[in-house]
Amino acid sequence: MVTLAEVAQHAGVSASTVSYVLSGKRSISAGTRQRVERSIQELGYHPNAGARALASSRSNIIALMVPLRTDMYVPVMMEIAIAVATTARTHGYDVLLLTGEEGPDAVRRVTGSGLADAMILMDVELDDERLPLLRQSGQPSVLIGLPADTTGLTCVDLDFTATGALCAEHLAMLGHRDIAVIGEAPAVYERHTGFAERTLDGLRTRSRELGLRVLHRPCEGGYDVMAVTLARIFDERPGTTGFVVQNESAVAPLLALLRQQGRAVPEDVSVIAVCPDQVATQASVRLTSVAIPAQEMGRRAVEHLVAKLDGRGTDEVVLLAPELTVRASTGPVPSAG
Amino acid sequence: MVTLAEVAQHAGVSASTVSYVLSGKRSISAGTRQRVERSIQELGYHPNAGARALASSRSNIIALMVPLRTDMYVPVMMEIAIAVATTARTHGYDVLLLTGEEGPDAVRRVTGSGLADAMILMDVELDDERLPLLRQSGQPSVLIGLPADTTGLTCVDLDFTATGALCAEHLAMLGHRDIAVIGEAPAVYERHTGFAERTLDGLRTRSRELGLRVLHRPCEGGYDVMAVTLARIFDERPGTTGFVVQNESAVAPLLALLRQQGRAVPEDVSVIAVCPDQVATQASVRLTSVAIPAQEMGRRAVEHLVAKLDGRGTDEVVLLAPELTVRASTGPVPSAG
DNA sequence: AGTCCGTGTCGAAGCGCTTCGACAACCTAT
DNA sequence: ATAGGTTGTCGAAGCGCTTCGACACGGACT
Repeated sequence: MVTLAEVAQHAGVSASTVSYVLSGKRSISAGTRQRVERSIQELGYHPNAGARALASSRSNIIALMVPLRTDMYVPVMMEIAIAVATTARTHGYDVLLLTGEEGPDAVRRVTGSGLADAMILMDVELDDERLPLLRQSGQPSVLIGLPADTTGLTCVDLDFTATGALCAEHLAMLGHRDIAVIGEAPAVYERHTGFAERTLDGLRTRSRELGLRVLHRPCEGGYDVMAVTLARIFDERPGTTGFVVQNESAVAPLLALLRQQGRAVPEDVSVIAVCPDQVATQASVRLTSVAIPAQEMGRRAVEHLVAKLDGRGTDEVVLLAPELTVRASTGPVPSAG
Repeated sequence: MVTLAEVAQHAGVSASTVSYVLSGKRSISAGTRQRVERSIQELGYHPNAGARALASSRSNIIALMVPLRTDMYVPVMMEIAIAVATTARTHGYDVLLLTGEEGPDAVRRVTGSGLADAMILMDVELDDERLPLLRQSGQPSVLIGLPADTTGLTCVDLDFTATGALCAEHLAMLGHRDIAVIGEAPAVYERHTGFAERTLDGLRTRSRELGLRVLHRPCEGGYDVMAVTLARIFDERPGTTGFVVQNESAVAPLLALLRQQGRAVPEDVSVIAVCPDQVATQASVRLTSVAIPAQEMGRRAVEHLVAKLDGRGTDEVVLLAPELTVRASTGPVPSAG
């Protein structure tokens, strides 16, 4: 393993000079810089991460805490994680993958050990037990998601309240009056995951203003469960003509079942999905949807975090404006008779 | 930040004693151990990761290189990644998330900097450009996937050749003669990803022995593409009665299209999927499938790696035996006429 | 009583880097 | 010519930990 000292000797300079060439924290003459860089090349030098972390108290690592549960939202999570990793690299950071399993302890461990310089938390619940620790630790952090109390925190998320409202508006505009929301699995609501509840809030509030009747049904993914759910919905509200789906694994079953029941989309029934664009365009009907900008969220989270680490950033809640893309799954409500 | 020295002072022992209490590398009297542990508790001490890495030349970090592309296989990748992370934690390791973006350079960087003690590589191509580097670096590593040349490497993977064979056997046994394989996206084959080609090999070889005719069609996910692909298949081989699908995002479209065309599953046409169990059980027909044991793969990979790091492990290729679960999507070939 | 050994503890060195203060060399303005 | 300011480089200290050799002590053996 090549060390700084060896590079220095090879280049005929002192160790500190090599260090300054690497960090750029002091000016170095062009000649010296080139000699040092040549030596680094020739010897194949890579700075030792541990030594660097010890001396500088900076690990250049960002911890990313992903949910343990794979019961939901998998492609979105993956996309966010990858966006976080690639964006972090462009800023010189690596990403440490923590699962929710350790829970709040992970926050303590990472904070205490200096393993990471900062944290990104995903799958934040409204009253998340990791937050008090995070606040008191003073560790720079960004949440992807929005808890109930955001004081002292930086959050990046899609504006799900506005998303819900947008869906309501689109359906109302098309003349729908009775709509059903196919939500995430019940467990997601039970643990008060912010995005699910906020979508519903936004949708309900706006629906009230617009005179829509809303029926909300949490729903596990899968065909069989969907069949039961759908039957109950039409049982309870036979006049339902609009659907909002916020559950990737419910999209295909819903469309298949509607078709099977002879309800044409969008002629008889309209469907809006809240999902990544890829899901919306690959379904059997090209879905009108509000996109979940997973990559953007990951990217923004890292950029805020890096800004904080550089002493620039501020605490802030960034809500990305939802965009509804009209495709082939929504249309005017069928005229009665 | 609490340091070892402070703990030592608080407990009235020397720093090295505290270190030995922590590592267990020398025997410590019960009394001293307890006093030290109490001090650690009271002061909330966490060893500094950088200092530890520097002094011991061990970072207790495993690097996991995931594919950058999200064009394929997402839930499986995520499941593996999470299994890797949780298993690693039980052995005292953390996981560093690297994307394929940096390519071979990432291997150099991690190896050279001592950032990680070992690597796990996913999405390995038959002739992967990272492998020569990995071999010469001497870095302990495990591949999830199987390259063409495995000398000097440890690999964990599902036995996809046997998987292909198993599918052929099941369909042959049911009397099918003309079968079609719906594969991964063309790009997956173009970059010679091992698992896709090996499944096909196994399936073709066994089919030849059993007298099956095989038509292979790579296929992007999505409904529209699937429609075209399916039409071509029945055009070319109207007598096709068996399908093998190895592409999660093709499952739902395939089933929907078959139903739409009035081909009943399993009465008219049989379908086997190679996918995680969850996908198989959530489809509109409960699918006969060969499971991809994502969690098991992640777990095994970590365990082999830890064994190597402890000086136990050996280079070895671990192929997990495929298991075909018969569900409701395969049946005897319809009698002609 | 003296020797030997195992056990538990300590002190010190050093892992490879960053960073601070010092300083030599040079340039510019008086 | 001299004071003052830059610019580029160096030496040394120290980050918090692990680990090695040393050593004190008490028990078991001659």
